[in-house]
Amino acid sequence: MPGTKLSEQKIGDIFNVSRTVVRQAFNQLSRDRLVVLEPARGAFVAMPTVEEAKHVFEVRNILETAVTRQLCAVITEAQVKELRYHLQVEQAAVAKADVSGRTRLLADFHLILAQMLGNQVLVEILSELLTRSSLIALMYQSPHSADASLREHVAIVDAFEKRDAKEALRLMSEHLDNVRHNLHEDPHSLDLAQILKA
Amino acid sequence: MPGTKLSEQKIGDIFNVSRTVVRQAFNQLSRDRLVVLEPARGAFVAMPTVEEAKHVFEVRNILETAVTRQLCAVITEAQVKELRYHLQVEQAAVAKADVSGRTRLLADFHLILAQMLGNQVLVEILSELLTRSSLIALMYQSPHSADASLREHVAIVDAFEKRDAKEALRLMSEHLDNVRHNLHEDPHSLDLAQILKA
DNA sequence: GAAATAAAAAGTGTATACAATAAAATCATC
DNA sequence: GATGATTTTATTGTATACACTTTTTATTTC
Repeated sequence: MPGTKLSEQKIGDIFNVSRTVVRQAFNQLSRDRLVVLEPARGAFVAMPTVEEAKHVFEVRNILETAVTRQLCAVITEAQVKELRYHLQVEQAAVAKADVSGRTRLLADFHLILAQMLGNQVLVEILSELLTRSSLIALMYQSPHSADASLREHVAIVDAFEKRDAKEALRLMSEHLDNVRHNLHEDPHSLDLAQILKA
Repeated sequence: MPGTKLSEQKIGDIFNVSRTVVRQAFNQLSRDRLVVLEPARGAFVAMPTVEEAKHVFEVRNILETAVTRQLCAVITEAQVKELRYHLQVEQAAVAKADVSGRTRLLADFHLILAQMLGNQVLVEILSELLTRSSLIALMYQSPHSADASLREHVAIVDAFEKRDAKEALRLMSEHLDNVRHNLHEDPHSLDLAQILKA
């Protein structure tokens, strides 16, 4: 659960590694903002605030509208097919109520769009933001908005297929707004393993 | 110099710390893409390719045009003054031919703009891109473009003062294009200490 | 019984030790 | 003299040890 203290020794015992390795992992996770390190006090599961969540989604909006605009101009038939296929996989996960798989696939949709532009720096940054979004989503979001997200993804791909940049932009921006606005005030309880697995 | 092997022991001896601490530093620097870690081989100063440089500047263009657009709508008189003051400091560093100070201040200009929007996530991401840009600049860029950069910064602030979003956007995009296009094919020799100090 | 203080326990931060791997040097072979 | 195999050296990866800090528990005092 967010705020939980992560003891180096305990985590190390679980995975049968020394504190050295656990500390390295904490270091990396803290850079991804999933873990917060407090000097001489230890590592804690991050607790993104509503403010921070808002900022993450604002930056995503900036990056992803740009992705949408650029991709709409160059997307190929094959790429549209690839997106259609991904939507099917998403659909299956949503239907099966597979929570962590669903979360991952919904995020992957956005990552795939970025990957299609071939800018690795962009992909890495967006990837980090999506991971943070997943933590935020599991912490704050109503579990019932997955259907809506999927429908919105479908609509976005429709716009891509029609090469309708204006419409795609509108839909993407709306989609991100919807996700952001569905955040609850009260954080849900969850464990970090769920997110890392996803 | 880029590509240089960084020995844990040697670096540790210089700063009188153990390999443990040096390894932590390498870990963090590798996340910032300033150092590349090769498993069982060691740490090397990063050598950003021209391709990577292009991608970094593309993402900066996306983020910074958004910053420019948003800031133009909300910038206050006091903030314009703050920018004017910063330009003076830039001017002084350029005049003094203070290379590392100049590089830092030219980057700070872009960071200050982002900070004025109050989105910490955006600031952190841009900050990382600016650090990478500094490494890229020192590696590839002609040292003579600093004057031009400064003049372009001044023009951008002028546009901000007039609340001319369209002009500010055009100038910012042009500015980033100029910086990117002034990259040389042949990387200059340099040492990492210079960048970290800056 | 509550608050403050002191002692004990637990946990983090860094250095060091040892094992495993890669690089360098030596030697043999053609 | 160059090439390939083998030994030696150096370096990384991980575990452990110890110092220091924080937290907890126990004790004292009001």
